[in-house]
Amino acid sequence: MTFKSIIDEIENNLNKILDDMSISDVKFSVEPAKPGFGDVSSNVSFLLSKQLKKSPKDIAEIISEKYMHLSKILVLKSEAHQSGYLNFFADWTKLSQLIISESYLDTFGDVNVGNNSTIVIEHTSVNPNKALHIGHIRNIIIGDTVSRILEKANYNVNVLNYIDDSGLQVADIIVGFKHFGFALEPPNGKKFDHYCGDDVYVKTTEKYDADPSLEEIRKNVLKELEDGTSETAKFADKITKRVLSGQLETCWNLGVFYDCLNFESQIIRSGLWSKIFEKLKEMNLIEFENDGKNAGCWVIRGEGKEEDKVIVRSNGTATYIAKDIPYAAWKLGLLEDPFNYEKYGKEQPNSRILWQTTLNENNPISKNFTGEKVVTVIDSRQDRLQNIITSLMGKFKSTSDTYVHLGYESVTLSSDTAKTIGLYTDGKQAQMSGRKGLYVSADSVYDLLKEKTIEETQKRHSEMNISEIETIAHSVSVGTLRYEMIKQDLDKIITFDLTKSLSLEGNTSPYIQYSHARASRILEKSEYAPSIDVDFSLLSEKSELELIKIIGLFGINVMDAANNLSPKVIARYCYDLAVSFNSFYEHVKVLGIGDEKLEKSRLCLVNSFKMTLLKSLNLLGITAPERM
RNA sequence: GGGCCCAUAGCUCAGCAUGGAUAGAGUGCCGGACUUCUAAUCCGAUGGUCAAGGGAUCGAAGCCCUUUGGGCCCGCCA
Repeated sequence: MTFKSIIDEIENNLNKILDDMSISDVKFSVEPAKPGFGDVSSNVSFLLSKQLKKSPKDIAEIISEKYMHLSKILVLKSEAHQSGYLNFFADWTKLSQLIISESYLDTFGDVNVGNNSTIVIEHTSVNPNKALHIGHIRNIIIGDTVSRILEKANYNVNVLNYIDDSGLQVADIIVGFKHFGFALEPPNGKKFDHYCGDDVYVKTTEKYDADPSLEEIRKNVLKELEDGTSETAKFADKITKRVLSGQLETCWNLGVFYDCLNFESQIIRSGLWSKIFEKLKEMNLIEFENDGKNAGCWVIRGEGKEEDKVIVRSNGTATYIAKDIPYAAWKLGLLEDPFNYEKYGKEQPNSRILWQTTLNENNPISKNFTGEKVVTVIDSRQDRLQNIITSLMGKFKSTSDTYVHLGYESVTLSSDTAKTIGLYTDGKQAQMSGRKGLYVSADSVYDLLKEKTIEETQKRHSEMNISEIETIAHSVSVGTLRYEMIKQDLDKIITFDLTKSLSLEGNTSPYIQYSHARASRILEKSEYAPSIDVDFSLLSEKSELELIKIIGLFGINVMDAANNLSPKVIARYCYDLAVSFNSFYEHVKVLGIGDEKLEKSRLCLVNSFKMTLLKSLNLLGITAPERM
C-alpha cells in the first residue's frame, strides 16, 4: 500500500536490529517525516534511552550504522538527527514508480478496516414537518461522508434515515391543517416542506402559547396518530410523506443517498416494543418502582450519581427514549424483522435503490438492513440518552463497541446572520429553533451559493453557455457547503455566518476544485496521453516529490478516517493534495518545455494527482469540474 | 447540585488518541508576482506566556489534579 510500503520496510528492519540487540517489546513509531527531516522518521531511540543508558542521539547513531548494513529496497539511507530522531531518506525513483502506478488503479486508497462486515449508519432523521435547516445539514453531511469512508474501508454499509412521523412535531402541523384552517396547497408555489415548517408549524405553536386550552386538541391529535387506522393518521401520513419528499430532494441535491427509510409509526405498530420490553425485564435491565417519586414506573437505574430514567410511565405508556430501544435493537439484528419492504416512490438521482419499511402484507419482500455494528449520528445534546442506549446494547451483545453514538456539536448562527432573520442577540451567537422559526434553511444557503458561483464562473468564462455554467456552479456550491460542514472536528461548534460561508478562497472546496481544473487543462492541452510508462527518475524537483509523497499517503489517511469515524481527516487530506499541486503548478512547467520525456513524466504525475484528488473528494461527496 | 464538551496567532481552526525535532494552516493587515499549463492561484512580511496554577516525566500544547471563562444536557415532554 504505497507509502506504507516504505514504512513497513523500515519497521521490519528496525525490528531485526532490535532482535540483534536482544531488545523486545518496544512500541516505536515509524511515520512520514515532517518537512525538512527526510521522508520517514522513527522515535525508537528515545524509547531505548533509559534501558541502554545512552542518549537518544548516540542510540540513533548506533542503529543508523547497523541499518546501513541491512538490505534496503525503498530506503536510500538513514541518518541520526541531532535531536535523537532516526530519519530515513527514500529512493525516490523506486518509490515514485510504486506510488504513481498504484494511483492509476481504481482500488487506490482501498483499505481493510471492516473485513467486509456489515455496518449500519443512521443519519438525517429529521421530523417530517419542516424543511431542513443548516444545523440538520451538518448531521447529514457527517453521516454521508462517514458512510462513504467506511465503504472505502471495506465495510458493507447500510444507510438508514429514521422518519419520526408520529411525534408531537408532526401532530402540530396536523393541528394546523385540520383545526386552524391552513390551506393544503402552499401559497405562490412555495416548496411544501418550507411551507409546513415556516408557516404551519411556527404559527400553530404560536397559537398554543396564546391560548393554552388548545393543548387539548394537540393531545387528541397525537393520540390519533398512534392509532394507524384513524382518519387523522391517514391524513398525517399523506402530509409527512410530502414533507419527506421535499427533504429528500434537498439531500439528493447535495449528493446524499440512502438505502432504507424507517418509519417510527410502523415501529410503534409493529409490536417491537413489547418484545424488547419483555427481554429487558428478563435480563433485569429495568426495574419496577413500588414507591418513591417514580412509583408505578419501569426505570433504568442511573449509573453513579445519575438519576434513574423512566422507561414506562405509571399509566403504562412508553417514554421517548423507550421508543429508541427497539429501533436500536432492530438495527443490530437482535429482533425478528417485522417489516416488509417496498421501493420508495421516486428514484434516487444516482440510481441507488431506496427502500422503505412497510407493514403491508401484500407481495411481501424481505430485506436485511441490519448490521453487526451500528453508528448513529445525532448531535451531542443527546449524549446522555445515547449513552443509555449504548450501554443497553452492550449488554445484548458480547462486544461493547457494537453500537456507536457519533455525536457532534451543533450549528449556531452568528450574531450578524441572526440579525438578518430578525433575531437580536447583542453580539452573541444564537441557537436555532424550528419551533420559533429561527433558522437558515439549507435550500436558501444552496441558492445563495449558487448565485454567487454562477457570477464568479461567468466572470472567468464568457464563452460558456448557461447550462455549462450551472453545472459548474452546482458542483462548486455543493462542494462548498459540504466542505464547510466537515472540515473541522466534530466537537467544535460551527457558528454559521451567511457572508463568511460564501467565501470561495483559502481553505475551501473551490480552492481544492480549482487545482483539479488546473490539472485537467494541462492534460487536455498536451499532445500526449498520460501513461505510467515513463521515466520516474526525471521527477526530482522538490515540489514533484512532495506531491508524489502526499499522493502516497492516501491509504493511510483513509484508514485513519475510518478507524476514528473522522471525516475531517479526508478533508485535510484533500486540502493538502491541492496545496501541494498548486505549489507544483507554480514551480514546474509541464507543457512547452521542449523535452518530450520530461513532459511525459510530469504528465503522468499530473494525471496521478487528478485521479487521486477525485477519489478523495468522492469520499467527501464532492465532484470537481474540468473547468471553473 | 450532577454530567458532557470547548479554550492554541486579531479572527476561524490543525496538531492532543499513541508525550520527543524549529507549535502549523486559512483569514485579516502590509508588500510583491498575470505577453506564461486559468491569479477561485502563488511568494514574502506581520502575528504565539498553547486559558491559569500545580503534579508525574530525562522531556508536556498533548498525560494527571485544581481553578477560571464559555457552550450544552439533567421531565412520568418529544
